[in-house]
Amino acid sequence: MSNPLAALPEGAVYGSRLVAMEGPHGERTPRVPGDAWDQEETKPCLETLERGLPGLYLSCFDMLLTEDATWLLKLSDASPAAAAAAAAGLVPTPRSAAGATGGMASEPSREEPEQCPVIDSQGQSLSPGVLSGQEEERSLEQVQTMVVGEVLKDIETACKLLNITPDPIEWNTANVQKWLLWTEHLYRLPHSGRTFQELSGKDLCAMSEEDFRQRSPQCGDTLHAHLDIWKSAAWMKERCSIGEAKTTAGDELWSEADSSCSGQPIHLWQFLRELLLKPHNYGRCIRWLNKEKGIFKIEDSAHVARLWGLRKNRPAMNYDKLSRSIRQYYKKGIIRKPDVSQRLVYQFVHPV
DNA sequence: AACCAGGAGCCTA
DNA sequence: TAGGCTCCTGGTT
Repeated sequence: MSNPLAALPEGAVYGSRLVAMEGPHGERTPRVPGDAWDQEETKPCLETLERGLPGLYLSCFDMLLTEDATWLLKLSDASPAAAAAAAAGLVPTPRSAAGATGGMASEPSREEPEQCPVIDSQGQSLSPGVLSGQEEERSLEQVQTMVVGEVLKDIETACKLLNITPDPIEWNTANVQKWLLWTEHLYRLPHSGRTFQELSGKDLCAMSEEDFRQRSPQCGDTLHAHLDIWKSAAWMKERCSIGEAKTTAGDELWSEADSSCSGQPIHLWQFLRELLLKPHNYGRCIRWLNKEKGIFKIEDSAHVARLWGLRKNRPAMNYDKLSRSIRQYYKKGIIRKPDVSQRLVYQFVHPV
C-alpha cells in the first residue's frame, strides 16, 4: 500500500504546516516568522511529541478527530509510536472529542489554538529505541494514512455541502465567502465580516498569514491554517492524479469527492444523508436512531437548518421551512414519519 | 414555544 | 416541470 504522504516533498508544500519538520537528530526546519507553532502555548504538545513520536504531530484539530480514534487506541496497545501520536492529540480528549462534532461543542480555548496537522514525510525521523524497523514504519504509515484520509474526507464533505471545488485556487468570491462562513461556523470562530469579501480563491491563496491576521486579528491565523490544509490537500490530489499510485486511499477519496462536486444541485434528502454519514462531524445535530430502518433524529434543528441554508445559499432558511421541505417527501415516498411518531424523528422510506 | 401537517403561490434550473 | 422556498393556518406536544 502506498502512502500518500510519501509523495510529499520534504518541507512544506503550499503552506508551511501540513508537512514538517524534524530531522533525524531532532532539529526542526525553520518556520515562517510568527508561525503559531512558535507560540508558547503550543509547546507542551510539541514536547510531548518530541518525546514520543517526532515527526508526526497533531494538535486538537477537530477535522481529524473521528470515531476511528478507537482504532488508534487499539493500535496504541501494540504500538508505542501510535500511543505517542495519541498523546500528541490524535485521540480525542473530552474537550477535543466534543469539538469534533461539527463545531457544536464548546468553543476552542484560546490557550490551545487550533492547529493544522504537521506530518513528517520522512520515515527516518523516528526516535531510536521506541520501536524497531518495519513494525515502527508500518505503525507510522498507518497513522499517517489514516490522518491524511480523514483530512481528505472532511474536505470532501465540505465540498459536497458547500458545492465548491476542493482546490481553493479555483474559488470565486462567492466560494470564498462560503468557505469562510463554513469554517467560522464549524470552528466557532468570530465572524470576519466583510474583510475578505472581494477576494477570489487565488487572492486568498496568495495571502500570507500576516495578511490574514491584518484582515482578521481574532482568527486570521486560524483561517490561514485551515486554508493551508485545503491547499495542501489540493496539491496532494493533483499529485495523486498525475501519477504513480493510482489506487491510493487519497485517490479513492478524491474520486468520490469529484463525483459529488459535479455541480448537480443536491436534494435535501441527499444532504441529510450526507450529514448522517458523517457522525463524527454532525452527530451532534443529526444522527441515526436505527440506521437499518433509515430512522434518524434531528438533534439540533436550528443547526441543521443553518447548514442547509448555507449549502443552498439561503440565509433565511430555518427549521420551519426545512421541515416543510421534508414533508414534501411524504407524498414522493422518500421520507416519512416512523410508525411511532416522535418529534424531530424521520425515516427514509428506502434505507440503504 | 417548538414541532407537525399540509395548502398555496412563487422562483429557478 | 420538478424541486425547493416561503408564507400561511391550524393542530399537537
